[in-house]
Amino acid sequence: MPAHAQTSTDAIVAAGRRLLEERGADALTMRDVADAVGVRAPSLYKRVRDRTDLFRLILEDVTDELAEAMDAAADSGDPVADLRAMAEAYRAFAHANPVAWGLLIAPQPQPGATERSVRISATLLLTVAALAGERDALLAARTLVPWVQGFVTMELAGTFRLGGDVEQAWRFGLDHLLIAISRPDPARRP
Amino acid sequence: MPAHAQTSTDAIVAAGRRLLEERGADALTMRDVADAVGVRAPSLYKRVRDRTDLFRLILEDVTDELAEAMDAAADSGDPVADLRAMAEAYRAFAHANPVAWGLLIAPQPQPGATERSVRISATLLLTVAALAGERDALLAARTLVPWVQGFVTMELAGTFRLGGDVEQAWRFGLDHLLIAISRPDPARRP
DNA sequence: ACCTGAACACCGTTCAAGT
DNA sequence: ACCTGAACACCGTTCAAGT
Repeated sequence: MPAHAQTSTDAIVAAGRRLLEERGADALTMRDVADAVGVRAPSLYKRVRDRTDLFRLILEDVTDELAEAMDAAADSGDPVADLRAMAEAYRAFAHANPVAWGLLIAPQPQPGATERSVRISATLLLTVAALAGERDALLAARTLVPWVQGFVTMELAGTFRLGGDVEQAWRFGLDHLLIAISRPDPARRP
Repeated sequence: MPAHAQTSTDAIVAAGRRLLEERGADALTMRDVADAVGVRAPSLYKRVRDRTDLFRLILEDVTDELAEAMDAAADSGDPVADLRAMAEAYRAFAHANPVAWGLLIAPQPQPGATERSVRISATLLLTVAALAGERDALLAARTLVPWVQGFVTMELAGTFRLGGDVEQAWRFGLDHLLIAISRPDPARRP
């Protein structure tokens, strides 16, 4: 007589993500995840291959949600406003999910880009192209995006230790970068 | 009769750092470190409080070396050349010590800034001030530094997946950022 | 079909006993 | 003083046995 399913992959991923954010990556044990979904640890292996696979599934979920948030933010049609909105959405997501986001940008794992994350990369590149020109789009994206990622990493890590207004620094940096990657307006040339 | 010391804190830290870089953070076990220095695992606890403490000591060592490399690089007296040299030294160090550097910029640990790292922060801020002006120095530093960190993070993590020349992107970004944070030259004003 | 207790190999860490 | 084997609690994971 078949035993009925007590849990699901979705429930395991959701519980894992919650535990990850609450207690950190090291504290995410298979036994705790199993407890959270109401089974014993060995049962998890019917749904996920191993702990690494669970991390992969969690990071896919996080990646997808981040991409969706950025996609929803960029809706004005104006390149500068859209890039600002995407940067703000990225930063807000990182603040709301610091542990998961930290894993997302860590060197080791490649959570296998989701469709949504591939799409948002394409959208971002197109938006940058509208500002910097087709030819310099990739170079300009690699000027803007690392700054956003680095800034958020540093503020979440508490690396900004010399005082000052972090919000002001965010605006200052974003303003200067958007100007720096803008193609000079042909109408203003002599 | 007292047993003679078979190892030292320095040897333990050096072995730990080597293992860390060779096999990654998760593979850095107390038993392997003990093996590498020729004692049994329990003996390590005479020199380091616990594994977390060992990581702290390793990261202090790494921090100090990075600060020294950046300090040695900035010797021209010209702000732009010095900032370029510091950025290059930082990037080269990260490429040479990717795992340790990854831990250095990770959210969790604060390896307790060494004297050298505090000094290099001050030097950096002064150099930026010479370029951006006293008033905007902190804002300008928080525009330049996160980009450098973010760029290196992304290239080491393999996040630049859309092709293109990464070296060109590094030069493009650095050039544009240095211009962006430069105070307009008063001599060029009408 | 899925769930479970028992077990295994591994890890960080402690400690009494050695020299 | 420092080193060690033995031991403990914990972890990821496997598997035979249950329903």
